[in-house]
Amino acid sequence: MRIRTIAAAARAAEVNVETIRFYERRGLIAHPARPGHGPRHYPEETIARLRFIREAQSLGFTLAEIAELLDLRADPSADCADVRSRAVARREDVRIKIARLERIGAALDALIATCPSRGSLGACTILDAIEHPIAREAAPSPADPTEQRQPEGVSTMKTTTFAIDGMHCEGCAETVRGLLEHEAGVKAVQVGHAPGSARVLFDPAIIDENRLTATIERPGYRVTAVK
Amino acid sequence: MRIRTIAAAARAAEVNVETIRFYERRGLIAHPARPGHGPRHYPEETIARLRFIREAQSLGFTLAEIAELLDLRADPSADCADVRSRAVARREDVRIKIARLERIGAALDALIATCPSRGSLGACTILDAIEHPIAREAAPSPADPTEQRQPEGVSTMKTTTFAIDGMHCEGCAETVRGLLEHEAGVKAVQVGHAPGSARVLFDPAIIDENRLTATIERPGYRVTAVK
DNA sequence: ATCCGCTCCGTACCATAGTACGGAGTCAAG
DNA sequence: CTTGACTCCGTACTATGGTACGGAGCGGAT
Repeated sequence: MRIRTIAAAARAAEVNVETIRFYERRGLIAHPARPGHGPRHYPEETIARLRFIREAQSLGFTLAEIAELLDLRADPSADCADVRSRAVARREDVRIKIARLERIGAALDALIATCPSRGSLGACTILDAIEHPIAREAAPSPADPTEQRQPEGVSTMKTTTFAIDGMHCEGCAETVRGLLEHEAGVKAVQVGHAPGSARVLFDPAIIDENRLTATIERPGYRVTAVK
Repeated sequence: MRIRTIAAAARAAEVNVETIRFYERRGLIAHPARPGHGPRHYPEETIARLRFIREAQSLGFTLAEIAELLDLRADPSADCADVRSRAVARREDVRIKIARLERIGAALDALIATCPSRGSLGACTILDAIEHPIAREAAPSPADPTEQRQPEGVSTMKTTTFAIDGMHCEGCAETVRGLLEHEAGVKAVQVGHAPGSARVLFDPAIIDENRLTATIERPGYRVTAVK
């Protein structure tokens, strides 16, 4: 149990010296008393605390949450359920973040899939789609979703949402997305499992809902609603 | 095409007045010339630009990336591939973020699963696990992953990874996780689909790999490797 | 005796995406 | 002719998690 100066403590806990000072200011770790005019030394307990902070951070806890956990740890009247509820809240937060990213990823996939990958920007489907958003899942439209706003220039296109049964995982959704994207006349596809649904932007002059339904049902899924 | 003051423009684009000023400072939108001493007015094009920014933001693009997209849009020599590559990069970024969050979620699940949910903190498995991390997936261990570092106090525990076939969706993974968690002697479980795998921390004095394999295969999955 | 490396401390700065505030001006209605 | 609503502009502040800088002091080696 050798005496550690701040630099040695930082090496031991694999953090930056400035980070230790920062945590001291934030009250996450104690600021050890200074022996006379010499350098402060950091006990093993502080190193453990630093490691705890690092570990909790890797689980996505914020410093504020970590401060709470550290307080709980030192509180003899604290209950294990207090800790658990924080972990559960964190888990829920992670779930929400993943869901949001998955929606973003699906939207990007749809954009990328429709891109011709070459040529001038006049016909860039990606910029086009950002300029004229088709469906805003975030902002609930006051109008009936059946009657999508049809921006000029894409007025011949049609958007339809299919409710799909039996499509429970991301892999299934990918399969359906791939099938739909390869149909002629399909311009953009968004597929989500949980609940199973596919939103398709297509040219009704080339393909129709019946053909799309057949495409979705080919691998064994069932379209339960078309809207 | 009525003339819009900043407040009207903000309402039209569904952003804050201060946000418009902020974007002007960042150079994302033009700062319209001021007619004499009267208020500036914002053309329809700026409203469209604001909507474009909002839309791109909802896809996760940062303001810096959006500035690039806006520049590309105005550049007659720009190619569609330039736009596409940015969308693809964004997609990749989203994929990485999801993967990281999924790792965090799995780790939290494992912690929550082992928690007795009541009692004093002396035996809090969650705090315990944060204090004594079992396996650092972030920091690649130099040792063979078979031989996990065994922190003191958990030395009787064993960690085994099962490769599982047929488990392709999150729902399946949940099923397996639930089954494993309810086996006596199992302390922590991490399950992932794509590729199907389960990492189980268990007490070899209570349960063994054969029992665990049987548990996983009960609903119809196949364990293809045990390590 | 002086330089190096380390420490201590306060303060400022980074990115990100805004939000808030305060003072001054303008315009229309009451 | 005052009040209220709006505008303009600069500056400061929010949260998050640090990083960097500069001056001062201290101990050991050269």
